[in-house]
Amino acid sequence: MRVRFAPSPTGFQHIGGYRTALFDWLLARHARGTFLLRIEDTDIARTVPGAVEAIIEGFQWLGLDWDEGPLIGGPFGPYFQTQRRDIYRAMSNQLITGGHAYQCFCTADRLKQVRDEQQARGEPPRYDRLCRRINSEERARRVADGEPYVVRFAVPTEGATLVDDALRGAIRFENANLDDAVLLKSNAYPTYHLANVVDDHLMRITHVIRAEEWIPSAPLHVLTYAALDWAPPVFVHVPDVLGPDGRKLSKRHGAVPLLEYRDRGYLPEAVLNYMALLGWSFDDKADVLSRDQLIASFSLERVGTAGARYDPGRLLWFNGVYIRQLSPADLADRTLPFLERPQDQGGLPDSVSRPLDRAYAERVVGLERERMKTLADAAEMTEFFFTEALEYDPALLIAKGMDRERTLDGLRRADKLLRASRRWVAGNIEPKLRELVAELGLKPVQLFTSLRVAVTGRTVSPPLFDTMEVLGRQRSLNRLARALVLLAEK
RNA sequence: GCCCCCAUCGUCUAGCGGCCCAGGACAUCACCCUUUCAAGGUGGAGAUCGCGGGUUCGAAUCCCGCUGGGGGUACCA
Repeated sequence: MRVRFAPSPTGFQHIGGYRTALFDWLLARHARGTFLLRIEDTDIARTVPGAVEAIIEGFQWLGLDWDEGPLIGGPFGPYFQTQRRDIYRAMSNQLITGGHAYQCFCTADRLKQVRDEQQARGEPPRYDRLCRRINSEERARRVADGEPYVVRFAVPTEGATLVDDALRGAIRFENANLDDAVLLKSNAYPTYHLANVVDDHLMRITHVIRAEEWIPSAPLHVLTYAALDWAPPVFVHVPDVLGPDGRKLSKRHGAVPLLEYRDRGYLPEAVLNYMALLGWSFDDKADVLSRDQLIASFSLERVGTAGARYDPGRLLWFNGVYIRQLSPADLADRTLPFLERPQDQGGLPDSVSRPLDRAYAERVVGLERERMKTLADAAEMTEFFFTEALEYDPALLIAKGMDRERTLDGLRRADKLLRASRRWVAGNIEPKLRELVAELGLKPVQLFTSLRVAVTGRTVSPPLFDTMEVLGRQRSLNRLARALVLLAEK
């Protein structure tokens, strides 16, 4: 089995594009076949510099490796269509010779005019085949004269073409409804229709997996394979990924470049897992599936036919799941860059000196692991572990059902007790403070809230005693002392 | 307009004629756990399986029509 993903470098790829690529990859890996990448860069006007690099970076980030293609080459290269122009030209000539294609000299202006007239008459806009009727002498003369032309496919005018789709069965198209599509542009670059068919055949592709938007042009491709006397591959038109509005995900309807998920602190394994479930399912119970499980269980039979809406909330949930599965060391490795980036890019305050202490950061991040939804959350959540001064409203020190005097008393007693404590670990601090709570006749929350605010400057934090342990004796006691001052002044 | 695809809780989906007055997950609500927030646990609400006809002893599952949504209709892919 040989499968390919063939992106066009005309912009960034979003979740939808990579989801289709993922299906390609999973199918190939499941079957221990070959997965290759081919760059369809034939639209030179729309080609965006850097787009190829970005696409490749996305594959690398997701961990989708390819066996042939950019960077590594392969036995059926080149894998950039702009480097295969001689091949397309030869095939185009072969089609012309065989009577399956013809030169068309119509100008863009005339084409537009024809279309406008057809539309005015309520007819489907299609090429009127004027040049298909030109006799061979005139055609040869005009070509020899250097008149610009495109090459069009001469679609049969009668009968029907069947597209056999692996997911949907046979789809029937009346040939009378088909258009004489352009195969070779006047600049001698091929269109998708020619290049795709030629390359898929030459590269021995067995399964063409592409988005359902290609169904309407599939009969043309089937016809082209036949005209070249080639056996067509298995066609698999997978459902689209839809935006929140129910329309096909697109750049201008909120779609985001895949790599932006990386920059927003998403884990590639989470994105991968989420994408796999967009149009494919395993069974009625499992959703958290590792890369290996995905490969082992993927099959075309379980790919659906209906478009799947992109749900950011579900992706976020997956991300949390995968973050919680990380070891503290691994999580720290991945989170450090997010913490260390500049403050205006979402990192810790610039007053915190970089690089961070690796061991300390690992302990901090370990405490926040089950609260983090993205790696980017870490900076805001852990800030108080890294800064010196805490800014907070002293009123927060007074817990519900408490007053200033009792809070002051509780914190003073805690302070005294903590200063006397020898081993600064949660397991030692906690029982002492709990004894104090009982002695004062308070509820745990009444004292601990005050301590939490004193030590972290906020009402929400990881478990208090672990937090104090990581923060360390000195820093914790300093902050407690400062809280006592603030409260006394209040 | 014409051609094509699709249709189960808000969302992703299970279901391929009887096990389904429809199961799971996300989101949501409540409760439990609990030093806060999470995480976790339990439970609830949420889909007359888009609608109408058939076929069948029996249909979410098969067929037809309708409606709705989407895609295509470029010398873009």
